[in-house]
Amino acid sequence: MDQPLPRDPIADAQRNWERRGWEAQAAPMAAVTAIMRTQQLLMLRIEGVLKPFALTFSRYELLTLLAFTRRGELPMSRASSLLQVHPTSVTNAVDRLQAAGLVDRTPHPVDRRTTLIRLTSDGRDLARRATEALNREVFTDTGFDTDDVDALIRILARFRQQAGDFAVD
Amino acid sequence: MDQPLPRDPIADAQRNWERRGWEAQAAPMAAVTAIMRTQQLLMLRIEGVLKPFALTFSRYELLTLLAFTRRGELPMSRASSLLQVHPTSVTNAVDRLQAAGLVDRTPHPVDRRTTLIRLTSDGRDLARRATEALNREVFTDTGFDTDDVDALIRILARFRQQAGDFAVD
DNA sequence: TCCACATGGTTGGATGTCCAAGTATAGTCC
DNA sequence: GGACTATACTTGGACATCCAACCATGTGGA
Repeated sequence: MDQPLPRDPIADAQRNWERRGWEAQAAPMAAVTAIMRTQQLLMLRIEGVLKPFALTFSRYELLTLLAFTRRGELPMSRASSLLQVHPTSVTNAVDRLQAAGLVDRTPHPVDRRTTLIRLTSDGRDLARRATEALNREVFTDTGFDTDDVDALIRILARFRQQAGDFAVD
Repeated sequence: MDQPLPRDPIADAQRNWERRGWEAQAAPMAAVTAIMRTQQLLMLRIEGVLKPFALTFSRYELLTLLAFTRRGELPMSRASSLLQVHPTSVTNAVDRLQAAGLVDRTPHPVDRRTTLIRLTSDGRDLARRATEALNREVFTDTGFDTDDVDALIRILARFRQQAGDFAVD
């Protein structure tokens, strides 16, 4: 699975699409497929760096989100909408982080429906160390040059906004 | 989970990164996070279109790969390397496609280790109809304009190649 | 005040992905 | 020819994601 192929399989697919008469859709299809594959490659790289910390990317994201809040706590529903994942994914992540002693569940002071996720000191410490590792081992050299990074941020922000991720900035 | 947020959470994260002293890593982090989120959005859109066909994207990819081969058949290992997924993922997909009558498993004529996946006529028909739906409902208007598509293809191809996905073209 | 509807979170189920390990078959080299 | 190594596929396990359904709590209007 990790031997390099002799040719770019996505470029091949694009040519196949064109040959079948989907000229107009071939390039968008290739771009979409490339995003899928790039995401997979980045995820593997990131999870490799996080493995020594016994964290997955989704748990890391939650931990870091908490670390960026003023009090180190957040309602589950708020975490769900900020991370843009299903509430059940948050439940799952919190279960595991809590088992590892990295977060607590606390009742909300006034709304009894709500559960607050609260960073423990171990959690805060691990978030800091994992972030240092990711910055050092992934984000310092992603493989995209400066212009690429700018282009990606711009293009993908517009796409996400148009897809309804967030309102006009 | 699907209400638009008032602001771009990735841009916020980028600002947080900068404020914590990771100026050089903030933009690459944002680009990587944006790729992750974009992949998720595209996947949801695609799976929505494939749902009426009782297909997932990974099964669709396998079906389409077979449809593009001369004889409509391929060793499992070859599918694994072309789709760039783990062999167990191919086993999983083939199990389900076979249960749905869309592919068969055939022994390889000379190498008895190898299993060939072979498209059935139902499988070929479904692949065609699913591709038409995706082209019509997703790839005709992805939300990326022509320049964006070109930029994505170029930037991501370079990244994938550098990551060892395929040899120099 | 009370009922209908909205919101917050969990449980159970289906899928996909990866890794580790195990079995079977091929190929290589002495 | 026989042992060693490589390749092909499967099984079992750990995770993450989504959806549907369910229970508890809040809110708002008649």
